[in-house]
Amino acid sequence: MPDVNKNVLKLERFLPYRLSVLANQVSRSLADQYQSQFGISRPQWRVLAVLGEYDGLSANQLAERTAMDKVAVSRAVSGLVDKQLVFQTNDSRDKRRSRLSLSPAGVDIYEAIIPAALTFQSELLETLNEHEISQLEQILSKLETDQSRS
Amino acid sequence: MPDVNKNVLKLERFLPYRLSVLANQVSRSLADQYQSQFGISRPQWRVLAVLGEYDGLSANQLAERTAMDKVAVSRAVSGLVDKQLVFQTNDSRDKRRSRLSLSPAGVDIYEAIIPAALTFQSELLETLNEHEISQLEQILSKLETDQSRS
DNA sequence: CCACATTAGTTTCATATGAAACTATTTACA
DNA sequence: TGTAAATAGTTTCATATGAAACTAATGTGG
Repeated sequence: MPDVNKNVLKLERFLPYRLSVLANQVSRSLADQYQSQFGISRPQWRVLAVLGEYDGLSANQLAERTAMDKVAVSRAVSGLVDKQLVFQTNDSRDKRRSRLSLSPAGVDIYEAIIPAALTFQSELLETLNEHEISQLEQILSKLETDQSRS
Repeated sequence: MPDVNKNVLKLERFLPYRLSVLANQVSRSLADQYQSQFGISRPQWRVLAVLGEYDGLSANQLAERTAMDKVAVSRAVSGLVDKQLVFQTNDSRDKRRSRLSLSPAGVDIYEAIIPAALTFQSELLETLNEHEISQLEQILSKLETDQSRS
């Protein structure tokens, strides 16, 4: 019988705990890298990563695509605007909204950041074989949709 | 070729991001449950879960077993002592150290909390079959040892 | 049209977190 | 021994985070 079905709980076998510890370690180690190499925070990194793919999004659209709340997006964007990595233009149809784009310097950082992130991911997955990687992706997909139900 | 090997990065396919989002959703949903049902925080929950298994640990030993730093442990313990769920006795050999134990009320909460946690875990894993669950455990183990190397 | 609800985004405030400094005690070793 | 280094745990301080209140603009039903 797998551990998860026993009626005792050893913390180190409890999946929500393991997931949380692992995700925090990974996130922190990656965040240290953004910070030291590019001087940006994790929320800022997420915003850059999405703006590089989808230029001209609004803050709200960013919030959806980064899984952050609007406060976090607002702060991340204002930091990036201060650093001149992102600029905002008015949305002609809706004056509450602004459209966000990478500046040339923002594009430069984006183009440096993506390979670094992909390398990080490869190193993280180094100990897994192809089959395990696709299993992991499939399992995460199942758990994700599961979560979004609640 | 799996997504993780492409040289573009869509945030929603980036494993550190997916891991972080999933772990945060799971953690938050579980923490809401501790909070509303038992009035305790996540760090406090971890301390209770470990003390229920290993009575009489010191704060330092708790820190190791809960993957929390000593500040977090110190605060969690002092909250639990305030609530009279945990009491401390002096370590006869080392006056800096104290030995922590569950009070009778602490044992009651522990005994209510563990089944709730196991039920939560089962619900989380509901969409996975036995094979996927053991794959997940194996993959997590590999990633964990990998992380502890760095 | 015009009140009223809704939405976009920011600011405020209260809490959570972690690094570094600190106190007390113990250990190592000259 | 006695003094410096190490360890257990707490406190302080600076930053991160999120909920709720807020401002401004837009949409909607009468």
